Amino acid sequence: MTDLPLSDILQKTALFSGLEPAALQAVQLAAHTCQSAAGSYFFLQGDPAERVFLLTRGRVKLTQMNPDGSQVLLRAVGPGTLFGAVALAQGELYPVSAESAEDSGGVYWGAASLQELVLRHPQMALNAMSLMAERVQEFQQRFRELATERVERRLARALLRLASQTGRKVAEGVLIDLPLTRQDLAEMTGTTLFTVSRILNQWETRGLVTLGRERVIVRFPHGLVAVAEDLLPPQTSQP
Amino acid sequence: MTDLPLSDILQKTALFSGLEPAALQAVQLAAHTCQSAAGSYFFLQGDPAERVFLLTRGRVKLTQMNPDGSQVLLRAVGPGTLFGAVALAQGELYPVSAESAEDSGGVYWGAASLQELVLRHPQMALNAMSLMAERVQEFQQRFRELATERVERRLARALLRLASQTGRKVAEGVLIDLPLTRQDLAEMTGTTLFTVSRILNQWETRGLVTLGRERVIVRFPHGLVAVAEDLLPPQTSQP
DNA sequence: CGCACCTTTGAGCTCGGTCAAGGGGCGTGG
DNA sequence: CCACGCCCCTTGACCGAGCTCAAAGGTGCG
Repeated sequence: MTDLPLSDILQKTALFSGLEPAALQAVQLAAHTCQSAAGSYFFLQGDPAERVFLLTRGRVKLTQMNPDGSQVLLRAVGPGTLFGAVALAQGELYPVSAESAEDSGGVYWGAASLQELVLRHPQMALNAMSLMAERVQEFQQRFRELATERVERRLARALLRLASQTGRKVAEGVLIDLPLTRQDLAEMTGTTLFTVSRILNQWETRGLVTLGRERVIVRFPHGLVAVAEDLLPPQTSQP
Repeated sequence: MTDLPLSDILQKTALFSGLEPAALQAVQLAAHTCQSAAGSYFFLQGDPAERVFLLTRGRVKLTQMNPDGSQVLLRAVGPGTLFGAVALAQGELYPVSAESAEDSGGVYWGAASLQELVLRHPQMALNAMSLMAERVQEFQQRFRELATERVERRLARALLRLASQTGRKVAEGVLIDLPLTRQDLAEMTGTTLFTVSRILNQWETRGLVTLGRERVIVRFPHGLVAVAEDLLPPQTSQP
């Protein structure tokens, strides 16, 4: 899936959909390729936002730090995903850090040249606005969830979202195909690794998931949906 | 502040900044005016997003409902603010409801005509992307706050944000110039009206704020900043 | 095979949610 | 102008979900 020619990848990217071939080619000409080994960063929170990235291979975690050192994991993305789009606005700093969860590759555009492309091909502007509108909605919704729902439900939702975004079908179910520690899951759902561990193990005994080191396999999504949606008494842990 | 001619208001709106006069005039020609009495809605969550609004008078609360009936207050906005911008993306439903907190007036554009204006005047596209990038950042940050900080700190931040956005200088300090119940504040910060009431009263005895029915006056912003930022032992309530 | 890091599990505690009761401001109608 | 009633707000008591801290397993890599 990484061996496709760049032009094919671009064509499938929401930001560039509906562009005429000449525009696509201009986009491609302005693109630079880049690599990032597992554990290293495409950019750091606070860096001037000068590039917009498109991931072509690997996995990237987008995290935001607190002044006090704790952090949250805002998104975990796979190939075909655009990130760092904040650089489309001028004069911003990256609000997050982009860390490779595995060896990754991507292409990027300089902010100025992408802005120029937007000015020249306004269809891209509409695409970009759709993308960002979607992003705003996602975070508004997650904000609401965090404000009003308990941990168990948020974790169920997070797993379902991950399974649908970066899931890979395996024998036992849907493997979340990126190395995710309990700590990472805690940072995505606004809780602690201890609570995540407890809930996951509870679910494992119920047959909903299979656990491993930095691995979760969702065996029975329907059960998670039941937890996420409503039914089902909040279910305290009792030995 | 509501008696300015529309053209002046448009000129000051971020979305239209940097447009040449002809473009501004086209924008103005496409605008429709509208009114909304206190307690009524510009639009409801789930309605097809067909209009983008610019508030010219009054106050509007943007809220999102849970399936279970509880809700969160995502933004409280005043004159000059654009809302419903999700309509710039095609085929979306409004993810929030927009309720007038007092008698309000605004102008709106149909989604299609605004999209057309964007296509014709790409500077607007860049402006729109800046706006939405800012919005994404705001919610990412609030998500992080909600995930990692305790209520007291979140409430302090919320008050400071409100004071700077919709604050009005009065004798005793900065009045948050919109009728906000304790419940509203709770919905903004992801807590309950009881906790908000307790914390505010604690602050009042410390001289940080002055309270009234649906009113908060910030007397000593610096003290709130101290609560919001770090220092200062978490301070449990003790009679 | 040893070290680093991830994970599990237990015990205790606390922040803040829940529920109940009552006080008080403000508009409305008599 | 007063009285009623609605809603907003306060305060107390209780308690429980989930955080904190500590101590051991596991697991994989060098």
